[in-house]
Amino acid sequence: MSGKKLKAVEHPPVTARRQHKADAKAAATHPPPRQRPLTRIQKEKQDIILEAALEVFSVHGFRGSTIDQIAEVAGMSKPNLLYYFPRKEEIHRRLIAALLDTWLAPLRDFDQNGDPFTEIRSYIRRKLEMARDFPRESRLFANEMLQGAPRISEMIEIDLKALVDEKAKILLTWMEQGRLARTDPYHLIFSIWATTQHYADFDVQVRAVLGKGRNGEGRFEDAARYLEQLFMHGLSPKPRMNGSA
Amino acid sequence: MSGKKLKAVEHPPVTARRQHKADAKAAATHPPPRQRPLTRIQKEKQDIILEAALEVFSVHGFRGSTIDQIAEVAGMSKPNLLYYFPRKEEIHRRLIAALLDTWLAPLRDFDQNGDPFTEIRSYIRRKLEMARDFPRESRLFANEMLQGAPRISEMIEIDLKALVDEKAKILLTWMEQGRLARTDPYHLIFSIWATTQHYADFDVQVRAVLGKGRNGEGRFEDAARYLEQLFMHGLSPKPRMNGSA
DNA sequence: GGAAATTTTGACCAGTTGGAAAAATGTTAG
DNA sequence: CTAACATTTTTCCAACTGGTCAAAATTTCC
Repeated sequence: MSGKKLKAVEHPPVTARRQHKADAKAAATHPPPRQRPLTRIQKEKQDIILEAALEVFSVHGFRGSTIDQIAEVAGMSKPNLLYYFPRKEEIHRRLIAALLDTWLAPLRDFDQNGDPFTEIRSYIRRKLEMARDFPRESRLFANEMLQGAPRISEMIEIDLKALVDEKAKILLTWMEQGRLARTDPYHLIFSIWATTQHYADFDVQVRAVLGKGRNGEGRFEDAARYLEQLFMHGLSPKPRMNGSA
Repeated sequence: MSGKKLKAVEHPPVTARRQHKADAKAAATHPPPRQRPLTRIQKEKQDIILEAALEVFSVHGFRGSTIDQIAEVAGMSKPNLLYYFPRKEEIHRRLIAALLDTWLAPLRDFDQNGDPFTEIRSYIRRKLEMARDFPRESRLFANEMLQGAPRISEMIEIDLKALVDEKAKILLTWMEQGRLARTDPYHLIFSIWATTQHYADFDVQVRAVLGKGRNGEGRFEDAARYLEQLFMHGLSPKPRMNGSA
């Protein structure tokens, strides 16, 4: 039953093709993107706006957020905000760009020459700290992923993939050397991402389930302890003899 | 620097207080929610709408989705859709309600009398299957969480918490019996949720990173194998003597 | 201090969005 | 067949949204 065809959702769904009459002139009434090296005041205001935008975008996603909301959180009028960032997308783009850089830093630091378990442990720890200290960034990222990463598909298909490939190779080497349990390095990385970011992205759920008791900093301490145990034991190379060919 | 106060985002952010002139009459022109036992045709149409709404809401979240989008996906006009669900929120509420029920079923089945490892393994497997077979539901849920679960806070603070408390107790018992590694049962459950749902919520990322190679069904097979290894080894009760007090 | 440049504001616009009303078109039981 | 009911379409609206623009307020630099 229900023979009606259900069309799939597309991405630039309703808005976006409304190009208005902007950009043709670009920088007539908007001096910020000028040749000048960007005043200190401009930098400050932009930071305030980006802060506010992070607050809003991370909760409602791109489409669900409005310039008015961001302007209100930033404590300025909408036209004023638009003076610094002529379009909504630009704000989002800036946030995402800055995010990706910081977000992957811990993985970049993953060191070939280190001890496998030390490296993995400190990676988990750093990711968990990021979830604790930058939950909004984590949610912004999650929001983007949930939506199919329309604005950063290139970034993840190329840069991210390359980085993960590189690190997966390191893990593989360690496994071959018997210093790490033989397993799928990609899924290993996924599981670290998932478990750590969970504490930022599903924060409400975690809080609700843990109740009012263990919820302050302790929450993250416990998580760190648990994850460490899980991964250290789960990945230790068993001296069993059933792996090699 | 930047002494401007940054207001926090509230939830019924901009819209929502626009109550129009609805609800006062309720069911003057909208017969569906009548006393009649709901025709088969009505049921069908509602299902089509809910299907379409799931498609849209799961990607763009509540605020980011529009009735027009849903109507288009459902293959009907907006007023026609509104004939079946007088308001947007109602559609969402219905989806969420149905979701929560199915979503927690695997955890409910967690059996006190089973073998710890069998239970955990099959729980992981079922959750992973759900991520594979119902990714939209997973994303709908994730979207709701990211937004701070404004529409289901009660549900998770009461029902979900109670359920998890109950299962955590079971895990604790097993740990005390030495049948499972002594660890934090709550974070154990979180980590299973996180790792399995990751494959639905961050699907684009997973696909991008894995590349075109291992991506069909194999993706989930590999994930299952990896997670099984991780959790089975990570949670096995080491015969080491360093845990007790 | 004052002209030039920068920043902010207020009024305004066109397109979108959630929803209302009512007319028009089926459907169905008698 | 037709009255009563169910469904769909057309038209319309007010609030919201992203964005413009010119004038006003402020800051900067000589």
